Amino acid sequence: MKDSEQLDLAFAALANPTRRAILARLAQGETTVNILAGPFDMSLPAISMHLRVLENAGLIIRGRDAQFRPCALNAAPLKAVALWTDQYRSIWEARFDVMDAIIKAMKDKADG
Amino acid sequence: MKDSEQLDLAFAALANPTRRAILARLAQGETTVNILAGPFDMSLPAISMHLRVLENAGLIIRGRDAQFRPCALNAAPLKAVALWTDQYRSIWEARFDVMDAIIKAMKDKADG
DNA sequence: TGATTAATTAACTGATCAGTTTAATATAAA
DNA sequence: TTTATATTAAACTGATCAGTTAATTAATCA
Repeated sequence: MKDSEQLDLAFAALANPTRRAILARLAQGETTVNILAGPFDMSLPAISMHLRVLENAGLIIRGRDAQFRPCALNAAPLKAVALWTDQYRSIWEARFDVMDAIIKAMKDKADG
Repeated sequence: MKDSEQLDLAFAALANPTRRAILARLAQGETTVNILAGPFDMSLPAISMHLRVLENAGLIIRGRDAQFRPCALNAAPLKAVALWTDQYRSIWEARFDVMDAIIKAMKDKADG
């Protein structure tokens, strides 16, 4: 798969608060589907499908332990996201008064 | 809007290669819709809608200059994305042989 | 074996996405 | 005042999303 498609999948997977919460839980350690589902007011199949999205994005890895399917975080795609985002770091670190001036100038043109 | 919803919008906006390419172009400087549309094999309304998604996510700011609607990058949401992602930095920076061992162990259990 | 537990699959629904074409709006230029 | 340019809006389509309930699979336990 192309890098770009990997980013598509990672960003899409991260665009959901339930899935981000699942990753936050997995950052503390590997666990099972039922335990992951616990905090959410949502059916188990719904969680199962979120896990599939995360797995397809490479953000989790699933194993098997008897009737359990332990999930573990795989942070590699997050590194790719961070590298992509870092392209823009110098821009968001630019002095804010400068940014504000640009934004204000555009708005003035638009409104006036 | 809640921080979490801002992240939802930012991640969703970034989950599309056309929109990421638009941001890359805007990193070089503000420009108009037609010029942004140039490289893409896609109708102008399609680009216009992508720009709306980016605007709703706060990733671009739009002004007005006669019949032109200049677009400028606003990197603030990217900073939020970077901060969110950084929570996981220590995990993806963990030694890879350790990660590999964990992954291998899970797969062995699954297969064997 | 039969019952229980863990998790997924299947089938369905309503909402949103990404694109199209056609029509409309706003400004500039002839 | 007509015409051209830049852009958006509207209406539509097919695909994907996020959830549901009911059924199924896989393993454990009594």
